[in-house]
Amino acid sequence: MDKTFYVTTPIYYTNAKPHIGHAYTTLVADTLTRFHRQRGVDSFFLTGTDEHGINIERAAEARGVPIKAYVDRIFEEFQAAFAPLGVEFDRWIRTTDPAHEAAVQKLWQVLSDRGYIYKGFYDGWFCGNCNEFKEVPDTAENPVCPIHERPLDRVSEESYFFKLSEFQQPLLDLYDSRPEFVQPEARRNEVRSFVAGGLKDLSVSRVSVKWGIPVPGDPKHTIYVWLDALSNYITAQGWGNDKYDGFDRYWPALHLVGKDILRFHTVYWPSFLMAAGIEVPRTVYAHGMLLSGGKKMSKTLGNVLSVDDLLRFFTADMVRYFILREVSFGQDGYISYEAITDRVNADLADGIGNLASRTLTMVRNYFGGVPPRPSADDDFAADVRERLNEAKVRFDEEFRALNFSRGLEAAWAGIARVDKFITENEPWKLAKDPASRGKLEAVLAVAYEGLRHLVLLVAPAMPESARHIWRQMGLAGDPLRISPNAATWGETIDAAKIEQVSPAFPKLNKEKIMAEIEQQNDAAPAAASTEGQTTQAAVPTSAPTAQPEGATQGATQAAAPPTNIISIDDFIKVELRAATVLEAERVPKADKLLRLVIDIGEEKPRQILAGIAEHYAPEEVVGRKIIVVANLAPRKLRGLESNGMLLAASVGDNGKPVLATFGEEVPNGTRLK
RNA sequence: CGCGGGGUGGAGCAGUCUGGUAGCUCGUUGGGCUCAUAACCCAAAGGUCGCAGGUUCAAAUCCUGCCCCCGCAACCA
Repeated sequence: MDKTFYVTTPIYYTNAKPHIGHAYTTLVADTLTRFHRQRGVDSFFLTGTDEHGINIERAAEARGVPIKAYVDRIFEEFQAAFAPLGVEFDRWIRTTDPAHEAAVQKLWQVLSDRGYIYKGFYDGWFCGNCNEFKEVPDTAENPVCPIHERPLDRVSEESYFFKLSEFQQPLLDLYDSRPEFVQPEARRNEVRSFVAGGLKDLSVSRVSVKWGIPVPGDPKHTIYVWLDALSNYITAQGWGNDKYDGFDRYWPALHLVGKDILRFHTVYWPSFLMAAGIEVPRTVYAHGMLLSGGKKMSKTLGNVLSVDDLLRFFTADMVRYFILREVSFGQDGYISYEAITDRVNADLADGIGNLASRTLTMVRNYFGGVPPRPSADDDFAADVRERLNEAKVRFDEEFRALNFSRGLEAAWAGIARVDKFITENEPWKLAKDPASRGKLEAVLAVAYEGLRHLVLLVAPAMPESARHIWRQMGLAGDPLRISPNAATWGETIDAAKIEQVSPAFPKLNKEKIMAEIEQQNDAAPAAASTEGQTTQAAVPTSAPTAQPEGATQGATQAAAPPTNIISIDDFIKVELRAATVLEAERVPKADKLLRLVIDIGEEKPRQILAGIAEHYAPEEVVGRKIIVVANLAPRKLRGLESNGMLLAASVGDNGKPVLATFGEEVPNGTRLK
């Protein structure tokens, strides 16, 4: 077993409320830390916030707040959000921490000194309005900015590059020689094939970004946010600075990340480290995503669960247990109020909660609350002891392998065994016969002792409830400080009299919860954040920023009073005309696109493209009378030119298009006004 | 041929790497018990393991081909 344990979460980058997706990684890291610490391992749990980058710069600007004040607020919100989940991290690193900033510059210097950084030119498509480069597919001929819908310029910008291309072979060797480096296996294969496909040098500075860490000796360049953000894992342990320490003690770490940021952690990060001569992480484990909203995730539905919402109905331990038990860690899993309720009732209320109730009630009623002690070798309890031992062994194995679901399953097998033991021995009958007093005591001693071990086992996952039950059992000390593996059967314990017994997990009323949620949804429609669920540590500044949707998208439906009134002059600029569809066909390799040839009253038919292919078959629209915006600037889509836009209603949550048309005959080319 | 994940009793999943009685939770049905949070215990019903070939004494598991679903990407002037 390792002497130390160091786990990290991504550092969070967002301007929305922390949702359950963020909390997922954090909860797991917290549980793992508690698990190791309980077993006496010197453990460290790091999390934090990424506070640099163009998007933050803009968000602050949009709100008219100084950037520093803005990131301070985010930082506080995030910290505050995790506390109610029982998360106890050891350090919260901020990338605006001067110690981190200085250390990142030092890392840069090391990379530069070792010859892995050179100056060159970054060629890319640039939007003048955004003032940033956009990621554009190679096939696009005349790309436009997704935000401003203006053509992008081909711009060459001075930039520093990291020699990522030199690390193709070292990375492949790393994956092959240390299969545990990337987990689960499916992710390892994914990354491996990506790297095997070749690596290009990586642009690691931007002149267009100001809010970040300046390149040493060339301050008009700002260090690439990912290089900045990833470094937190070592700077927070004092690499390159004196503010923190622990690097020698804890590094290398176990990085828990969402599968969406796999590449950054398994390609870029180890390359940076190898280049700098620093040991690479122990393991990068990419977990799945939590999907919410009934059966299928829909980003447009605003169905993302916030931590606040969940905690209105469930305790932190319930949420923790559900996530660990229900979801296979490496895979995507569904989360819903209904599923949590079912799981909590079955496993917590009826399971461990009920076992505690029945055991403690009997101890109180039959023995005045003084817990009887078992002998270490009762024959009639041998099987129980054995099963509980098995549970412990399996639990440990599975948790170490990050198979939390199976680990908990093992613990619950132990609970079922004790339940069965009680039923088989019928202590309530023994209690009626004074002659069976000795047997009764022995039976309850086994039940109580079994419960004690099980509570210890379950404590890292449900710290608060474990302590609650522990106290009710009259036990001294903190269950999170006592290793289940060190606890022996029948050992002398420090136990007080059991006073009152109250359920650790009251049974949840599913109907009531569902009704309340209905109500809540009706009361506050669509206003909820629709942020996608990413657990990104940062967003590369070159990526298209689809940010603004979060705040506005859901609200568009809600028949709000018009805020953007236009004049008749504006409207008259729009040239709407009647037309007839002459031909229609699907555009190859495009799911949504239909190519239409229409008669709009001109000499020659026009070609337009419309995104309706998912709902209209080509033959369905041929011959139909439609309404077209005739004076829209032409645009190429998938290599085909579109000269106009057809009008359609956008119906329902998924925006199903319904073509606009006329109730009476109208000649082609007729203007609408 | 863009990338990836998946198809196992009514629902949700494990098992597939390392072939050998198909397992778990919920649900359903019947029974037991009454200490406990209408809980717990026992039993039963229910599965062509997407389809078709192949390898093998033996295939959910290995090989080949195909079908379907879901993400991502692309794409809605």
